[in-house]
Amino acid sequence: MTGIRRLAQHLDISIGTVSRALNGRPDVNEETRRRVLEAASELGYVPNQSGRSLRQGTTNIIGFMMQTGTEITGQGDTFFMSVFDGVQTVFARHRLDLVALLCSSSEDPDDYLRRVVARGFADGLILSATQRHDPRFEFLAKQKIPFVTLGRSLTDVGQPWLDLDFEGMAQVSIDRLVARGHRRIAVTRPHDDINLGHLFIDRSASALAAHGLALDPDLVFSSLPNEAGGYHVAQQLLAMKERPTAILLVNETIAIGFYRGLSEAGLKPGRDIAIIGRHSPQSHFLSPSLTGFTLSRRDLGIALAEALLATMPAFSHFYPDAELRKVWKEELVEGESDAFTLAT
Amino acid sequence: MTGIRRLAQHLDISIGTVSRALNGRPDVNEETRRRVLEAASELGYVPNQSGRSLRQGTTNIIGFMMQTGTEITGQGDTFFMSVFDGVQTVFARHRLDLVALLCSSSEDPDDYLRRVVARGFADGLILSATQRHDPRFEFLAKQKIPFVTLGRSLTDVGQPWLDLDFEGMAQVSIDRLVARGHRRIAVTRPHDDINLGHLFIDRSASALAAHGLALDPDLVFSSLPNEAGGYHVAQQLLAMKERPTAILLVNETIAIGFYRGLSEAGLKPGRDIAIIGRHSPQSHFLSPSLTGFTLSRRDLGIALAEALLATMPAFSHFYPDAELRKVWKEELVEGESDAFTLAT
DNA sequence: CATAGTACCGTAAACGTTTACGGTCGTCAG
DNA sequence: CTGACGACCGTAAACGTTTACGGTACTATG
Repeated sequence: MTGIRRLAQHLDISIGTVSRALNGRPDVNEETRRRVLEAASELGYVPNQSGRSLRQGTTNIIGFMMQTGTEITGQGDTFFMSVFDGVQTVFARHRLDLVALLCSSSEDPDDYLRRVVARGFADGLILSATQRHDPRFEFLAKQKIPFVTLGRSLTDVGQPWLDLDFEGMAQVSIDRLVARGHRRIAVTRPHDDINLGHLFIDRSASALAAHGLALDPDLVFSSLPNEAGGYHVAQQLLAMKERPTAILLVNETIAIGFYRGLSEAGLKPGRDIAIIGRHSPQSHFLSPSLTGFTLSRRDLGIALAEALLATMPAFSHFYPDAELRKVWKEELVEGESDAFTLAT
Repeated sequence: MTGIRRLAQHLDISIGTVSRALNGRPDVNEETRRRVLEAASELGYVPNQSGRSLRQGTTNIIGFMMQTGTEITGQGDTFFMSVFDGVQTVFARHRLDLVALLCSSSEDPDDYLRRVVARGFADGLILSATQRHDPRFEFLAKQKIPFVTLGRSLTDVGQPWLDLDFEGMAQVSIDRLVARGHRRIAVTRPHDDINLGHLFIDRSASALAAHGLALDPDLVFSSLPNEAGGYHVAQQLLAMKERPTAILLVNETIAIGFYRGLSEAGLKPGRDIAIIGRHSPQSHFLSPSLTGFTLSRRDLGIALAEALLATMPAFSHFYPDAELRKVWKEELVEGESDAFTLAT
């Protein structure tokens, strides 16, 4: 005698009542419910998930799909860890189990997702590292499995998304640098597959255009989103005949490598070049201090989770006015790295 | 009509035969099997996992438990990503699904694990961030769920473990530095809860003792395992009246912060102080180049997976001679950072 | 008192598999 | 011809839940 049956026998009531008591149904005497709950915790009874899933057609699992190897995601891994943390706190409230589905870099994300979904693994999915054109969206829409993406895409099947406000950053940064007299402003961009990169470049160009300036293609640096990428950008920049006087480092972690590249050449951020970047936990230890944008990754995760739940029928009533699509503003923290100004 | 029943009806054979065919049982005609396989892929049939799990009492899921927030783990997150990658390739061979169970930093890992196990989530577990005394071990042993740990612990329930060879690193490094004339050698150490840290310090001390030297307690620096930690160590070290002439940076990522801390004070690795560290993908961009230990994280993951499978009855025959307990040697790559020598 | 209504509970079917068991058919040796 | 045996397949039970349905006992209302 196992499981719920054992518990029922122990209490000398039917398994139906036990189940109802545990699941918070209204049609069970409160005194009975109390006894059931007590006995359950005493005997250490926990409902078998396979049984529930089979009966209910639901797994109580939410998958957060990420990719190992971060060369393409545009953020360091710690970024996702923090976001994940936020997501988890929300799902824990609903007794949903969150797991990370890490797609190996050697595997096609599309195939991987197909496998996961076919097995009926999760009730809902969070997708990150979304591509500019992402075939996964249509697949998921066809399978009618709820999902939300971290990152906009040109593919749109009506799903919720949250994204970073690279456009706003471009606008604010360009305006700020131009006001300080800069004319030759460089930008870095994430991988070409990331839609956000295009939005960033486009906005940078139009912001410059508003000041009567053009974005010099030679000043657009593709960069791996890590320290090595930043170091490489610095080397490219230093090798130029006509160097830019300012640069936007849009990827989080590259500032560290960029700083190092500069300092090896004897250049100093804020004195010889103006830098605006994005803050990460590491960037606070940069010197001179970085002028950069910052956001609460954890809050982003919370919003992501709420957007997903809002689209799942079983939970939507908890989040009647969740924001389903939102660009996530970042706040500019002033430091010394963009102190370098030019006479106008 | 759904699932296997639909497939059976379509082929006009019984569901039992279909199941046997799909699961590779011997007692089914090869021609029949071929037809079943073909129809399955044609109709896109995939066995329902809940059904299988319920019947077989097994989930086909392996959980890799990590913790978000890396302040305690001693490695940057990218470390685990790479290890995970290796683990995944092994499990994929056996059609086991690997998921990452990320325990939020705000939650007690012990409770978290208990929840996961109680729900019958996984057939096996990989534990990382093992504590010096780790209550999870006994719990898992009692529940008879197979697991393997990344990191030794004083708690021992006979489970397999793999671990880094901090002791070997201490020995090699100390010998090397002493041979170059160093007498005041500093070491960093990971969090006190990590057993590996104690092994490292102990071996460092005994290696020094073998040369008639003592480990000065003032030269043992506790450090967060990240850039900030390294930066902080540098600051502490620079503030000392009597500075060490050499230092072992045992955590992977702290070298970057340490370098920066030095350079701000105008000191240069390999010229003003000898440094031996550990390599990470980022460390290759340090200048002067780091003398440090290196290992294949992916291979480590592979070994970890094989050790786990070797203890699972259903798979053990695939890995008859897997190494169940092993310290994972790292190789010393010579760079410029320990070029600084003293007259003896 | 009769009736309706309510609160609570038991029964049993259903979810989609796997697998032990037994049955059929053909083959082959005696 | 008979019996044993092997190859293959169908049947049905079992895994642990949830939940629709119906039943009982009690209360309230006329």
